[in-house]
Amino acid sequence: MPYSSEHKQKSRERILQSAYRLFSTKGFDAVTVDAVMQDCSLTRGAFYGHFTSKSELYKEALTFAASNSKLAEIKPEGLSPREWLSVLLDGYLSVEHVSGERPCPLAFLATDVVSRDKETNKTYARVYRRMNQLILDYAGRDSVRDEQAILSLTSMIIGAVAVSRTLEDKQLVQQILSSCRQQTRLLLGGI
Amino acid sequence: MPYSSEHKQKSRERILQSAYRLFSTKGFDAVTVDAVMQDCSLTRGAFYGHFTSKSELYKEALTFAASNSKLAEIKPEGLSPREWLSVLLDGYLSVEHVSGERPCPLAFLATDVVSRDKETNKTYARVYRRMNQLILDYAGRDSVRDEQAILSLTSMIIGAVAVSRTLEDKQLVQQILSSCRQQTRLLLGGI
DNA sequence: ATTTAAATATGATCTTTATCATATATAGAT
DNA sequence: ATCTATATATGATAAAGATCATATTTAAAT
Repeated sequence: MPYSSEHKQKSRERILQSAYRLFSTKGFDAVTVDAVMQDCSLTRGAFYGHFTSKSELYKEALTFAASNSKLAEIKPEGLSPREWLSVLLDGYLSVEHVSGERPCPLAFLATDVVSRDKETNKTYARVYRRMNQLILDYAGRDSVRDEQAILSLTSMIIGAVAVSRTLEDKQLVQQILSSCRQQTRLLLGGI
Repeated sequence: MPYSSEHKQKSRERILQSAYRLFSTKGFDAVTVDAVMQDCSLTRGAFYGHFTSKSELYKEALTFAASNSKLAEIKPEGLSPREWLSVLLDGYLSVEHVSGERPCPLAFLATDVVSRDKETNKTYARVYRRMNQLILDYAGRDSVRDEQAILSLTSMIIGAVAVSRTLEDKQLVQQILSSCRQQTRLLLGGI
């Protein structure tokens, strides 16, 4: 067997990483297979050894991003779930997140996802539900009532990030994020 | 002069109408010039008599949608600004809006807009600011504090509509919208 | 009725890009 | 060292779609 056994796996991850970064910045169509492969220093030929099509790549990149997002990555350390949730929300509602290279896929692919295939849609929905569940868990409640309240919270933070991403005015972005940080506290206070 | 004087103007509006409907449903790239023209029973040749390019069409459609949106269209009648705002928000956060053919461009083009040209970006930002201002006016306040609070409100409703659009699960969509309707009330209560 | 400029339609062209077919490089196993 | 399956690269194909060049239709003005 040629190449070390992890080689292909590593390539695959590099492709996914590049793909997500590019997709989330430019959207599906504006990103070519060539561009993705060049971004991770491979060539288009190799691509089809990893994925059967660009569409499949998109789905995989979405899933990949979800499991490697900031939200999923950082782990609580000596913090109560509530405190941890606080940290999490502030991170989500930060300039770094908004203008970073690995933004939340929920915020960045929303429009794009509508038009794509059922599979992609389902993936998106799965990621969305997971996010709500995660926050609900941290908030430490699970009544139907609280579950409902969380939905408006996630709408807010996803909306904030999505809109902020489009705006050039950095000051305005700061204001949006700051406003949402405050609001999330008020909202969680009622839960 | 051939054709009635309003003819071209009417064609132009038909094109914009079709364009917006299609763009907001499928995104920029998934919509071809041909498709837009067929949608309004014209042919691609005629297109370039109205717009210089597909990109220009996109910008114009965005502006067009903003000035013809539900939000801008309906006028208060015997209602106080506050009551009116209530009606407005409920309309925005309704299934009809989410699954309708003329959804808010802020929610539906967010991802798409990032990658497009500066002009489009500016148009989007203008529409966004106008929306915030409008709500602030109806809310009847204009302190910096309130202005900030509104930003989280609009984030929430835009996010809710954008996400809802992607979800197949109608019940979940209902819950999201309902949750946000409640939250907007709480939020406005504090203003 | 004719004329005519504006509006629309039709048939290329030309570029972009996904995907495929084929060739080459890689490094474990012998 | 050589062999070989796997991974990657290169060049080709083909389809889609934006834009253009040219033809045709329209209805106001004479």
